[in-house]
Amino acid sequence: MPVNSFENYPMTWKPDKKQLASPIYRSIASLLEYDILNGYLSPNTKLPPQRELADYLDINLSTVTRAFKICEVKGLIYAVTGSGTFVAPNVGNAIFMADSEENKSFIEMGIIEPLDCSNALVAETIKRIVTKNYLEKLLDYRHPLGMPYHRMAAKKWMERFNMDVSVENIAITSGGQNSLTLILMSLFNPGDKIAVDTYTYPNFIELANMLNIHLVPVEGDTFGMLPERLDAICRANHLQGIYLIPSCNNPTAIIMDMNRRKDIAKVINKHNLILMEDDIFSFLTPQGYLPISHFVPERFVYSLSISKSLSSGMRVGFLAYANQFAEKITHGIFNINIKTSSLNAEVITELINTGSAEKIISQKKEIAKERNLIYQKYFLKENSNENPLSFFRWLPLRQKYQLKQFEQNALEHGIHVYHSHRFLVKKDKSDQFIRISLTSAKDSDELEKGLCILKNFLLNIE
Amino acid sequence: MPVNSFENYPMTWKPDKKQLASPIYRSIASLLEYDILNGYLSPNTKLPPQRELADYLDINLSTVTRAFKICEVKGLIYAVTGSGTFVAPNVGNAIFMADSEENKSFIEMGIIEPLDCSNALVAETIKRIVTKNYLEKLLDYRHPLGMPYHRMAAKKWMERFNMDVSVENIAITSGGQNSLTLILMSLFNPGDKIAVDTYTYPNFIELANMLNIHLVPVEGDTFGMLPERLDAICRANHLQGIYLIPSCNNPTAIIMDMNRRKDIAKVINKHNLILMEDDIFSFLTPQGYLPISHFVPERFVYSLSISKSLSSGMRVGFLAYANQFAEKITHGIFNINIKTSSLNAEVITELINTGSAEKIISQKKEIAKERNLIYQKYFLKENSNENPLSFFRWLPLRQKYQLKQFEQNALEHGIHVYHSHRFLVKKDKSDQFIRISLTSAKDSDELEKGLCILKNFLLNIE
DNA sequence: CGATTTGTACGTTCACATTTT
DNA sequence: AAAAATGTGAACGTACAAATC
Repeated sequence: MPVNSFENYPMTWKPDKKQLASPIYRSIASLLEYDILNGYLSPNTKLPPQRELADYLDINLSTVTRAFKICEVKGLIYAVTGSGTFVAPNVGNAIFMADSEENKSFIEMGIIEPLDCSNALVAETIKRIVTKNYLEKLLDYRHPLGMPYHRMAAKKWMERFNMDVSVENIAITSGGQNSLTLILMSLFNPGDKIAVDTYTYPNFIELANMLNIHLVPVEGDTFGMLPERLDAICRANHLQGIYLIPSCNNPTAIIMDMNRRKDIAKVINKHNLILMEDDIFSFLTPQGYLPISHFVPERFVYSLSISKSLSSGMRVGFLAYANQFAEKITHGIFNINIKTSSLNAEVITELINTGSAEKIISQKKEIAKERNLIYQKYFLKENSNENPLSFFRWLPLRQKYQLKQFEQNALEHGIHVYHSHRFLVKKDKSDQFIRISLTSAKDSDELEKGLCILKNFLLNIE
Repeated sequence: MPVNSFENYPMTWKPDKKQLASPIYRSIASLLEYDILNGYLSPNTKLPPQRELADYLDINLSTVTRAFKICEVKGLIYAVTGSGTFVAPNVGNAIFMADSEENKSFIEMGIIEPLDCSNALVAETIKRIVTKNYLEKLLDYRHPLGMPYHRMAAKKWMERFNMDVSVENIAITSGGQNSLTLILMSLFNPGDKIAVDTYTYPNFIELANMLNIHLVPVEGDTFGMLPERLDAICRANHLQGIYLIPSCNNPTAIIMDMNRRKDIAKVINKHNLILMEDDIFSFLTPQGYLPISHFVPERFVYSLSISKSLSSGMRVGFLAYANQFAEKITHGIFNINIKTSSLNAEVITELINTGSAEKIISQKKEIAKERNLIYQKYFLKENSNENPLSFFRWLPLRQKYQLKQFEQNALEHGIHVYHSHRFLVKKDKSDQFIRISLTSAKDSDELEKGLCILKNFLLNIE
């Protein structure tokens, strides 16, 4: 029996009943979308409970649920059982480089640049390659997974980081981000669920959103993700996969130690998850760590990006995977890219085979060390498991702020930093931090200046 | 009231009732998946009607529908209203190059290779570039959409094909296939529907499948897709987009004439569709054609691949789009690729700016002309709207065959060709054809030999 | 800590569109 | 051309789980 006395109920959003046409749930969804996109509903507004709306519109509860689901998938709203449904805070937290910021008016400590000091060496290598007589062989579109010679180099480079895998299980991709796209598209379906650290790489979050793959945050301690929590969530949720950056989690900078790696691997095996191990920062990790993939040989996908370590501009990445995924990934490569240019793969191969690669990473580690020392002049490192050579640091805030407001405020003081909300799957009232990039300032002096501004800025507002 | 007398009903698939646990629909889906993947159900087997299965299992009809939906999304089965549900024929019709086929034992007339005669010119260009003093500038990861200079070259190249668009509405991608991925991921959501020609590019079909985007085939005549049919389907279906290759539809080789382009554009505007215009073969089209995008300036995405026209190995593509899509596409590029290597874009830019590009396409057109003449010695061209310089031809079969069987049979005779079923969204009893690639045989002699084998082969089996 | 609020998941009913007979 | 077979999509009712008070 409908109760038609809701005219006085304080509903934050009242769709126009007259505008409801069949299918009702779609009507509701588009009215809601319209009102959000046109600013009639501001971010974080709490929408009426689904039951109230259903009563008010004189329709069934699940019809409202469905309508809300559409908007949630589009990222317009988010819902929390028990508390309600809310208009999403301004969408798009992915971190990306503006198209033209040649002359920045601020010190960059947001984006993590790769210390492109190596470009001179890369340029030399390119010059050397074009003199080779097989140059034309690099220009056709055979070998979608990469030329055997390039895959051998990839194998060699992986071994350097204790990842042992056969050439048949390696593919060349167009960079780390491209590897992630490839993995998500090839091995997962819309609606699948993947476990991630509470704070994780925002571009992975956004990529998953685009593909309608749901991320489930799992709490961690100072060693990284907690195996018991992962296990509990798996028992309740039917997850398909897990994404980890164990060599230096972005943004927390935690290195996962061997014990934790083994414990996580056990849970992965127990629940048949697909492990996506992003080892982009392995070149900053001390010797002696084995990848988690090592312990789940039947169900791993291992991405070794070279954008941070060797060359960001070449857009080449290495991907290794368990046998069972070979066919799907081959297919995926073909559908997404056809292939990665062999010319680019050749450049990286040459770097690896001539030893230039080693030179580049030791240079970068040197600079990273220096910049971390500078950081410690201003702020304490709170967790001893953080990677000492990390390209970024993770600083707890003592108060709560709004993401945009905080970042904007910092920018007005001349520094660009990222607030921890960007790294959350669901924006909630978790502890707040900022991620401070150490590698994007032009030099040590600029970094020092930036950190100084930051320190004062925090003192003033706290 | 359940009728429990189905023990004798000839059901092709009987799931074990005892194995059904809650959620029922998931149980059914996984049992079905298991039986298909393990070969207990062979391709094209007709499954019991959903109603029968529901009765047999003593559950509701829609529970079965939902279970089947899961398997359909995964590509394991397909359903046709009125006729039933069937186990999908062996999945994966996308056309792709085996990883190592250096020494083929057959004549290649399946894959469409790009006539890589241009590679010498490209190699020269690369050698020239590495001597430039701005080489290092090409190695960083600024300019996700492409450096301004490269986007200018893209604009110039688009103008060459009568596509007029501002530099702000152009991005550099990692090739045509990558552009398609980008468009589908950035502008569409899982579950969206896109109109395509009855016979269309198989890699687009498979890409859409991966992203769970539904393709709706629209009939055409000798001029290409029929505007009335498109209009009718839009009125019944709520489509979000349309994908067309008007300069030389793959596989039918039809050029859409100006009248048809305008009529299709009207329908696109009427129903607010997003037009995806794939102009990969524009370099083979006579002067005087305007892209369909020209007539839908608010809702087009225009992909100009250079893989077939200039260089397949560089993996560079150009993408233009209406204002409203700029933000989403920028985001998409960042999520999928971060960017395309500027080195590669520079090579293509140099080709365009020095006039080498013109030289390459006139060379290719010359060869295409010659090979089409050879083709006409063996087979008639049936439709006068087919592109006379097409890299492939479309030959009607007089009888019906099974895709795999036909192709395998041809292969045993020493020729590789593709059967029309690969180009269908839903495999049905449409008219059958084969697509014959003219550009992949090593030279004219080999092509002639291949066509000769084909002619005899068809005579023998028909 | 237990009751209440609120969102989620699943199975059901029914009207309808398309294909086949 | 009408009837039967068959899949699809919308809306509904109920049980449950998580968050809050």
